Amino acid sequence: MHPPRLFLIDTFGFVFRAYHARARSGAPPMRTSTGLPTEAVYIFHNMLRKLMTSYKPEYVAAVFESLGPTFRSESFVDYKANRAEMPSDLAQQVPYVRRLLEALRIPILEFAGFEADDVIGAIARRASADEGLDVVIVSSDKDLLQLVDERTHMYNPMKEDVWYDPRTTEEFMGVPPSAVSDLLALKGDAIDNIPGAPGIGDKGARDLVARFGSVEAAIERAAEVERKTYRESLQANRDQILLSKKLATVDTTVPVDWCLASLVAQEADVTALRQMYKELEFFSLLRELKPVESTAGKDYATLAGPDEVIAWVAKIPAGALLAVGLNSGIGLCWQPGVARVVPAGLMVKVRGLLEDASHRKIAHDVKSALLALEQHDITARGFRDDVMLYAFLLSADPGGCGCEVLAEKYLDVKLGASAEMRADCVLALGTKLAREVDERGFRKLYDEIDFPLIEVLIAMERTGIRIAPAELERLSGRMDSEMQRLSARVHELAGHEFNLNSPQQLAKVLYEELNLPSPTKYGRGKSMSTAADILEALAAEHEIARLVLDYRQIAKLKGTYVDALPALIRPSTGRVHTTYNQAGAATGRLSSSNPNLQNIPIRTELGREIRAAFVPRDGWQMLVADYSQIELRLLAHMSGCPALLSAFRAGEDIHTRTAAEVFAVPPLMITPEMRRRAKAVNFGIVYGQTPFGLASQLGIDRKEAERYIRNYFEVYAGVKKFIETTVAEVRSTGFAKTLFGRERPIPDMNSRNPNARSFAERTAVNTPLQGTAADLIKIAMIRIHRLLNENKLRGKMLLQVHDELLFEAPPEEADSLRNLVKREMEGVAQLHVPLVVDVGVGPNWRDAK
DNA sequence: CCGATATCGTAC
DNA sequence: GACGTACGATATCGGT
Repeated sequence: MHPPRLFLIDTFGFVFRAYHARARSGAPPMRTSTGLPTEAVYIFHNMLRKLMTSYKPEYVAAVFESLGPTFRSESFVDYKANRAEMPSDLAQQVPYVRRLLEALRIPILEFAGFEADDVIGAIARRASADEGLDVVIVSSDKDLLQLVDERTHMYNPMKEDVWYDPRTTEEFMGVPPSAVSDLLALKGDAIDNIPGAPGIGDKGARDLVARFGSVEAAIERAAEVERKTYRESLQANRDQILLSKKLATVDTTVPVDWCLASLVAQEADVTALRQMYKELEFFSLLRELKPVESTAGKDYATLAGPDEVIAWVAKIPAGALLAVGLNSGIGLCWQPGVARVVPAGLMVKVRGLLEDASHRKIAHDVKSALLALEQHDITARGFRDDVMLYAFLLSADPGGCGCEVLAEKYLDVKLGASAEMRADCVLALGTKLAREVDERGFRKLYDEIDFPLIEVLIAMERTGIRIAPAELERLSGRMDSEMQRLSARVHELAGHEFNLNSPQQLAKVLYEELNLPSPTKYGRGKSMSTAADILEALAAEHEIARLVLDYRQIAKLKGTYVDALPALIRPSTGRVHTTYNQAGAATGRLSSSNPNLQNIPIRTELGREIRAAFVPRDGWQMLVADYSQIELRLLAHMSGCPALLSAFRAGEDIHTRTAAEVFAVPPLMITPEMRRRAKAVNFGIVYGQTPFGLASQLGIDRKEAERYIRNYFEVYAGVKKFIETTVAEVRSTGFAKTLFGRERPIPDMNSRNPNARSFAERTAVNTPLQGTAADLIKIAMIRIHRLLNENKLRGKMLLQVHDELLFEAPPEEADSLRNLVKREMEGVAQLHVPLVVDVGVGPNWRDAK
């Protein structure tokens, strides 16, 4: 979507900072065995790696300081005079910084007589004006904020993850980018030895510049300044201030000679990198590099110019299966062992190929590939095979579906980071895994659920969801003051201050200083636990426990949601866009991240305030549809247990019904407390709960919990039978299966470790229920998505939360959408019990009733 | 600085 | 040891 980006790295700024950050920390300096200092190179390396992998710039350059005299040192002899000579253990590392950049194939820009700031300024301006690029200045130097504009941002990868655009710059500096040099001219800069105006400091400078707009204006209208010291300083130091401004102003017109083509980001030179890592004894980095042998005999290369790309694309046969590996740039491969990289800057040259649906394509994680290509304005078509989804069907192991793991597992290849190698591996994996999927009988699942779901998820991720940041900011302020109050009181009770966020420090206060009873009975390892259930029990003992619980709740909600969500609003849409992972949960559920929108609070009143900040677009409505008790209904269906079947067929409240059965009283006699306990039993059954677990959950003794469970299994004997046969079957096959045939390996069913075995057995029972529910809602999503399109409805599916779907719709569609969604979700499969879906409509997620 | 691990807590 | 599936925040520790 965005134009190509050029990252300009303020090299020495970082090298100095890396060096000093370490020196200040007091830790012993990092050296090789021969005594060569290496920490600055190491930290700089990590910074570069983070930068390149997380932002994948199309163009990049590392700008170096000129060593000779510059106009600043000539116009002001003291300029930078305060800056000490480079310490020798830093100077020793400079050649390695250079070599590191060469090995990473990051172009170096250096022009005799010009400082890095000016070079950065000049190139930034010309790159955005002449080449239409977005520019990102990578620096920790506040001076450079003066270069920020709509198309030029600044980013400091070593500090907080903040991007400076004109708005955030003004927030941070107190003045807009255009006035940054005025600010510096007044307050001076000790490091560069810019004198500034004596007597005017940070605050004064900011106020004066904000008031008058520039130092020139401030000097001219100095008479208006009320404060005597400021007024006199402005009047007495006119020339010095103007010189300071000149020194502090980046000269964006310096005549530097550069060409964009030479700044195209490229793959690292792995051989050179390996050599460097060896010399500098970066052993952990060395281990990350792929072994030399693995590329032997392979024909891998990077296509250098537009002509090479065009020529290579022209040679791809019509019927070929094309593997696409995205990294920085795009790797393409249609013959085993032969692969090419198209640099990000040349991506347009393969657009035609990628958008042509008649070329069948394959990728690892097609959804990410499609979304990544969309960022380059490419609407890719023709993807039919997804290696990640194939692998997940074959072995539902979220940790084992990454491209690297698969290459190792199925091809016995150590996969490096390069895009061409990825593409080659994807092609090889695709052929192999597609055949296995057919052989193991997973083709239908792939064709009818997992693959078609991709486009549904893409649509949802692209649409995003609107949140009301103002509401959250208001909430944040309230929470702040409440946290202040609570922590002050806790510290008072403790008799001293400590970090309330540290369980370790809190445990010391509770169990050693205040001598509260420590929860030894919860197991040896957890004797010092400060978990909520422990504190809950301690609340009767001491006031502090309740205060900590309250503090924790607020801190959690504030840190995880209230403050985090507004920061994740994508500026281009004004909405929050999650990423769904189809291979993220072993049962076949989806998972959601960045942000996770599947764990938005609902339990507490304060939590629901957060949910209320999820709102539809103006004038529209939120529509929420959730399956009622889907896992227990599936338990009824799969077990065939008559008592459970009849409970659901009668449309009764299942927890009340269970309470009546377990406690042997008529439904009308059931108290809320009895229902609560029955509910815990029902949930416990689905999770394979033990008497101990149920007891600690309900705060009752183990005997009583045992009685509940015994009663339950007497009434629901079919459920007991189901659990037993399921465990037996999984023990013999090694796989748990959903109704639709999705499998999850459960390897520990015969483990000699009783813990591992019990865990496996609980998983064996839970997975068919949770996994079938996941299959059902996925099918419903696919059908609803199609119907929304076919009927040309404007309403959009926004989120899936395991048994719930969230939509936004214009008011006139609300009724029809409500009916459509309910019909499709309830009718997704014919079971031995009805599937029931509750639908609500309202002005926000919380209030959709 | 970085990454792994531990602990805690949110959802279904 | 003791209830299944996730993601993420913060603290802490050790490595580079």
